[in-house]
Amino acid sequence: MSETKTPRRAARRGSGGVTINDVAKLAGVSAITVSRALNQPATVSPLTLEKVKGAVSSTGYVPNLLAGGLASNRSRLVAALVPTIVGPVFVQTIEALTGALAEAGCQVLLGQSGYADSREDALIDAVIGRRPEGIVLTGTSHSAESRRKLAACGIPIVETWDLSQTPIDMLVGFSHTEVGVAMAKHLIERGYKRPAIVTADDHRASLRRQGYVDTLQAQGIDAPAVQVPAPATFRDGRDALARLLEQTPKVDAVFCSSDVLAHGLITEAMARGFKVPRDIAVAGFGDLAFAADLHPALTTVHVDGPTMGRQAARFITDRAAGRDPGPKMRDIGFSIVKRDSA
Amino acid sequence: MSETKTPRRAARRGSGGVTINDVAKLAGVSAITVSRALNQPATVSPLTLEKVKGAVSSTGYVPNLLAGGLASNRSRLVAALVPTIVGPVFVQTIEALTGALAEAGCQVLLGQSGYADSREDALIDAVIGRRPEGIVLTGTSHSAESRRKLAACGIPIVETWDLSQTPIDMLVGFSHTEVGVAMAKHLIERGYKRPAIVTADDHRASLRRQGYVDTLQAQGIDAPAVQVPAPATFRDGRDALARLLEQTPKVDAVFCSSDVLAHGLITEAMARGFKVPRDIAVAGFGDLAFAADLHPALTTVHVDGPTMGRQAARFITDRAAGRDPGPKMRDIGFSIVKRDSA
DNA sequence: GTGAAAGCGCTAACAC
DNA sequence: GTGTTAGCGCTTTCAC
Repeated sequence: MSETKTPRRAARRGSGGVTINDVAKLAGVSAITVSRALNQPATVSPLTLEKVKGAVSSTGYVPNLLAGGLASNRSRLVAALVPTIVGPVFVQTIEALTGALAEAGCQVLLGQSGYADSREDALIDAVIGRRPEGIVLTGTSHSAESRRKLAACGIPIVETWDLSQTPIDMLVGFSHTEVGVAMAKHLIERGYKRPAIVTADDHRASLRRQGYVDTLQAQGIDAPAVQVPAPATFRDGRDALARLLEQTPKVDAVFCSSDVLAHGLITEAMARGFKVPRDIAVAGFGDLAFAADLHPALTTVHVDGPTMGRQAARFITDRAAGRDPGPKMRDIGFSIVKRDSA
Repeated sequence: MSETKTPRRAARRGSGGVTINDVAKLAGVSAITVSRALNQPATVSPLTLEKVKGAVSSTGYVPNLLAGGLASNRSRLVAALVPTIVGPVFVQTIEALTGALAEAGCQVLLGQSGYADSREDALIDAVIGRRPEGIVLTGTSHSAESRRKLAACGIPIVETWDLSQTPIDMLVGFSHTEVGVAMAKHLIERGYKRPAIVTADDHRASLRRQGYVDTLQAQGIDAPAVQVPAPATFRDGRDALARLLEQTPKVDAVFCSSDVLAHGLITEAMARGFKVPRDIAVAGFGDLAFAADLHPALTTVHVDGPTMGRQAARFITDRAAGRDPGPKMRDIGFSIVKRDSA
């Protein structure tokens, strides 16, 4: 009523929250000084620093990282794409990655790609849109479209959990084929005559199966193989043994593509009155927390997930800092953990 | 050399990537038209739409969500804070949340707070800085500082997995105390005389223990209780039974604060030659995927994680759209799944 | 050590 | 249906 021609756009936009200008005004300094006090405290005088800190805490100011990221071209975000967070396999890698990046002031944006390529494609756009400072991928098998986009976007990429002749950018992993080979040799050494294999139908599990089957083939053994849909569950393990025994009753050892699967298999074996490993030996993959404590303790393949996470973080922080990261590819290997079940 | 006083700041900033202006130029339209073609395709003419699409795909343009979020005050990001991604307990909630929000065009930023309040505090600032459109918390127990910040930041907050007399904002969960009460009643009904309890030392597990112990107390039963550090592992379950039997050899039933714990307990019991449930009954909590397939099948408490995730998403999208979300609190209850182990 | 000006890439508001 | 203008909140650049 009493207002006279207030500019119509006075209250047009803005989040309504506290901004760096509010803090600056209260502290009696300029916005840029507040920015410096927060990001490079060493470059402002102690007195100024104190005034700014006071203003920050009394206003409850929390810097807008969207604005900061836009202006500085540093989003402080690293994206990690995993097939699924349900499985306990990748979580150690993610945890280590998250921890290492937190020290560098970065947060991890976790994306679930599912085991289907199509979903990964959609995710990748959403992820690139956030302008992360790095993208960590699980596996080296991606659609051509994904590879093209990732290579073109200029963001440091780290593939993990596998090796590749043609990495997109950087890589830390190990050879799944060699895992299969090593387990086949182990079981032969132990004297098993009719080893089989149960795998989830994902790419890396298939590589392990191939190494396993080929190695046995070379010894004249034709290993029966059963597949279950990824992600493989405990139930799948129980069912898989049932199917396996139907088609090949005399199996004396089974290499499973995950510890969970192996656990299901053991449970089914025991439910049928078998003794493990006397009647049937079982080996897993992953060396999850429970593997050592199963009864019998599970023979499995140990993979150092945290090291992959830390190396991925290193690759990215080195690149961001302009440091020479050294070799862009790292094979961290694996080890067979010989316990009671095989 | 031949340059004459080129403005020194010519190549000053910028990501060097494709921007909306590059696309606009190529398509022969203005930037805002490109923006509309991408965000509200219905508002531009079919011809324009096609030109823009062509320019987008030929340049490989991916919109910068940092810039878009800053300008529109819509980050298209929702933060979810869980104690840990290691445990399989919350993942279904997160998956459902992620799925429901993806439909609304939002991504989920997952934060691991750990079971310690201090870590949650630090995370909260980092999260608020991204200006998410909602924050989903696990549990209702937060430090005073966290509560203050969350309440003050103006972002819709959803607490999950518990009830509260004093929610910060919105809430979807169930009563852990009632879970303890219900399980105590169930075991009494089944005729168990010396029920015990093994819990992780986190807040919600303690509530369940309290309901359980109090209910038994009222029946004149003094239930032995063993605690293990959170997050409880399979190994903890095995050890817990050992400790329990040391202090109270005659226990005939154990309620565990998680299925994983229960599984460890059963394994230890079997390793000691006990029959479950004949010699000792075991009940879990969570109804994880493997619970039904254990041998014996695990009696446990079923909680609808996905529904909590979907409800949390609804709360947030309703609020964002300015819709009336109805009641701000929702108790989704739980159910005891009676199987073989108890 | 501090500040003024400019602009990151996008979209809200308004005009045509 | 499309364009112009003016910011969103921050940091870079340059000047003092």
